[in-house]
Amino acid sequence: MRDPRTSRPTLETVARLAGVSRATVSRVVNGSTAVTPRVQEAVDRAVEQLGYVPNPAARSLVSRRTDSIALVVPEPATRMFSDDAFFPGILRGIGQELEAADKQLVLLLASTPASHERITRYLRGRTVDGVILASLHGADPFPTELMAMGMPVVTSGRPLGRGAALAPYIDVDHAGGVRAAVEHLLARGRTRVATIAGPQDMIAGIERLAGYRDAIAAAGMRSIVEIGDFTRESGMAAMRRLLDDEPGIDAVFVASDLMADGALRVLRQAGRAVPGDVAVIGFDDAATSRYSEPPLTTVRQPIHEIGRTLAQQVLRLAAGDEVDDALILPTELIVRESA
Amino acid sequence: MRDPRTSRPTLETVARLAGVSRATVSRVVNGSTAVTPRVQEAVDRAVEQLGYVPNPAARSLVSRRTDSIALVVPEPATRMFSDDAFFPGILRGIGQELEAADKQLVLLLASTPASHERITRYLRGRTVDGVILASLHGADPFPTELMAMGMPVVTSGRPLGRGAALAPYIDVDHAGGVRAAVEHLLARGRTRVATIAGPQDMIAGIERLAGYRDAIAAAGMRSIVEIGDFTRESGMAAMRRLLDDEPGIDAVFVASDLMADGALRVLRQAGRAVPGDVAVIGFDDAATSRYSEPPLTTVRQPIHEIGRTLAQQVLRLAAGDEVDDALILPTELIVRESA
DNA sequence: TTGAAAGCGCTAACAC
DNA sequence: GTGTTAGCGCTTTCAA
Repeated sequence: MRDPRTSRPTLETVARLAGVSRATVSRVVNGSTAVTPRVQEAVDRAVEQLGYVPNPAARSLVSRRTDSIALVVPEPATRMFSDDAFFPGILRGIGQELEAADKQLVLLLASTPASHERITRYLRGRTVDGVILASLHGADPFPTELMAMGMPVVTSGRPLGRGAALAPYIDVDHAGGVRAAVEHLLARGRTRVATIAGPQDMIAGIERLAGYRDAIAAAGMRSIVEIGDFTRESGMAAMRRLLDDEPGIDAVFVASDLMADGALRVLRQAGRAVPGDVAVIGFDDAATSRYSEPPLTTVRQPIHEIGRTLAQQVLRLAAGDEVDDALILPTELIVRESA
Repeated sequence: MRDPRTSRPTLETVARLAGVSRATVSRVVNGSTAVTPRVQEAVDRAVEQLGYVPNPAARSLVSRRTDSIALVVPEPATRMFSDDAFFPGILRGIGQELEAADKQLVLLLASTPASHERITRYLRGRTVDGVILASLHGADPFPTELMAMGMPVVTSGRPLGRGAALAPYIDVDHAGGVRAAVEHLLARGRTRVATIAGPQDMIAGIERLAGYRDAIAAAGMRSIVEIGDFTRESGMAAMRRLLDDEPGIDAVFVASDLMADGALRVLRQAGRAVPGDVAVIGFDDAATSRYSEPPLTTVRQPIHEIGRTLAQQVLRLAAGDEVDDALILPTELIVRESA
């Protein structure tokens, strides 16, 4: 008496019902071409009738594939979790591609140093075919560690390791977007353009600041820089410092919309009209940017594309193919009322 | 010549090095007590030396455990993805508990009807020990299907199925929170209290509206209801209708902060002072609520707790224990300037 | 307390 | 084109 809850049909069961061997059933189930249509049909019928679903553990044990990909997210991921749309967007992009490839997504949240170790351990078990690393901070050892153990890895954003073997990465053209923003400001006649930059241990923070410096230098102007950490609060604090130290500024490029929203509030409190007195441009095209006061001119990055591309690349790597060391997706200036 | 990338040490390898049998190594690795300290040490040393990590597929094949839990999220999950903090918050709560239990999280995004089927199929493969269902819409057949196949299931929010076997669920005290909000309004002398409700095919939408109706009825007042879908835009549209149809209102309870933010904008545009002319209370305590104009009085739900509790319950279920049919977590009124 | 041995359900040579 | 067979690495009786 088999309890359907605990004892599911196996290849053997299907084989008997279809009157063929296990191997043949396996071939049909795995879509091998070398099977007579008649037999194929018989097997399909038996599979259908029994509600057969392959046991992934057994399959994985012998095939050494797991058909799943891990996404590792450092939990205090300011960027991931502060921008309201970033994380869900990336996730949906990844999900879409993995679904198309019939792979599963294993989410690994790394909160503490202890979880870092736990994750490494888990990945050593080879329970996934590849790893996507998101939102790295500083010179995170993760990519190098994983590559050392032969694990296919792709990172979101250029890894900051120096010297170590770098994992292939996907990123957006931060600097290009910022240049477009600053040039827009300059073209409209702004002459004292400051920036509120992001944290300098994250590639997004670094590159956006670099883009600003480039554009300012190219215009023969002076850089005016305050650093925030991508949160609204830090944007407010930075804007206050800017107003104190450089009251003459007439424009500011802010490295994230959340910080820009904070900056907007401070400017309002300080009685500076935006964009009349001070023009403001943000980065991210976060939902909040459309509803700030005034609506924020910002730089949009193709979030969904980033997710899709990340997934495509790991899958390629996991399949043993070569991939580009770097893939840079374009950004786009979205002009609204604030500049 | 073994390539360390492809051929990892097995129980056998460890056993030979430690001079014991595979069974003994297995016992040590799985923390069995019935092993001599001397032997235990020898095995631990061998494990350490070889960097042995058990092969989960092999383990799962025989033990029939997978040590992983699935989180199923319907992708057009308005609530999950519109409130900036909800999804990440739940995720962190779940992640924390699973980490403590050394389980993995498999994320299943259900975008289309096709993915619904794919997910069912996947879960039939018993690749996870339990399932958490998030943000169901309408009478979603998922919980019943999963329970029918003997899968441990817990849902976030009371399932809306009628008659069918209901999965145990975790939810917050929506109605209680709303009652507190409406009573706060009434206590401050408001006499025409309207509501902008959420979608009526989601439990959060339904219960929050029910709480409003209760409180209004208890006060012997008339319900004034507009329906939104939890997005800012729908909140704006609903507020406009309210202003048109019931210009005399002096307060409105809005079923989500995002909608409330929209309502605030419309009120501002209409020249109605908040809270002077119209008091506004939201729900969710979303990040945006602290920064709206004016800051929003709202109902806070313990998001992180929800996540943790969801995880705790599936784990319990997966371990074969009984769990409560329903767990309702408290909500709390957060008073800010808008009411 | 420890070891030997029997599988878990599947894939992949290899033979026919 | 199809079947036979040998494991994949592990847990778990059952004996000793």
